[in-house]
Amino acid sequence: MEKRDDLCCETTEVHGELLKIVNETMPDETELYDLAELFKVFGDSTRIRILFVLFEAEVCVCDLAAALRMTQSAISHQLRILKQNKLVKSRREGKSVFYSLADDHVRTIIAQGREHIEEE
Amino acid sequence: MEKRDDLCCETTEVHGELLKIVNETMPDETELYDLAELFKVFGDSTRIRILFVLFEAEVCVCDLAAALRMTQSAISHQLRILKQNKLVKSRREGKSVFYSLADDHVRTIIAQGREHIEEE
DNA sequence: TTTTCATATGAACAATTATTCATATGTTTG
DNA sequence: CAAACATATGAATAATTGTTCATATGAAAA
Repeated sequence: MEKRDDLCCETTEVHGELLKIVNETMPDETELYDLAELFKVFGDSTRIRILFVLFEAEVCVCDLAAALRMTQSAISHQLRILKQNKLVKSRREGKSVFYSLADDHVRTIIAQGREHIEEE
Repeated sequence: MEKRDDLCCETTEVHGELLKIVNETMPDETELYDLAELFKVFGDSTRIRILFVLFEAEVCVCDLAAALRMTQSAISHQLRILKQNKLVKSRREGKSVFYSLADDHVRTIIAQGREHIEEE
């Protein structure tokens, strides 16, 4: 059984190629960071609930707050995060600001997430 | 312009139906929580990097640690989280434990995430 | 212009979390 | 059995984050 010096434990086949795989297929630092940031946005049940509302309708901030029974401030803070990450877009109409889904990746990602947790 | 008493601000059409929408299409508390928990798992670049390695090969803990240049402990802690959330499964072979992807939702979710951030 | 309504935002606090360190568990080898 | 190796885990720490409270901005109405 031959010795490897680049990796620590002794396995059966992958090893030498592992670093190559990692270097060739791993996205760069920036993309990894952005990916994690994106998923963090989905990782809060308040934001998820906001998204479920926006799946059905374009709504203004205070309607969201009322529907989800949370303060306007809390909703507004979360909408800012959703918007910064382009999950949501906004449109001003008089005093109100209406929010809606920015694109359909959001639906797909959440749908896949639901499939995953229901597959148990 | 008629007055509403269930919601705070005055808009154009959705309002009265909003609460109905919310009640009918919103997943229950438990599912919302589980969904958020699932996405939290994707919301860390160390775990994302682990997943990218597992996209390509089944690997043991210390190979992962070496490839990602992190301590065995840090990797092990993260693998536990990935496993608890069924993103990853493990198999013992002698002293080593090999980890691999649990199912394909993981690929889909990450692929959609990449599409989203690259669409900018 | 002053008031009122809708939204945004900074600061503070509590809660969560990723990593490190030390150590425990489990497996093989001598 | 003891020693060595691979992995897991509890405690501690530093960093991040969601909500609240107070207040600011922006738009319409009086």
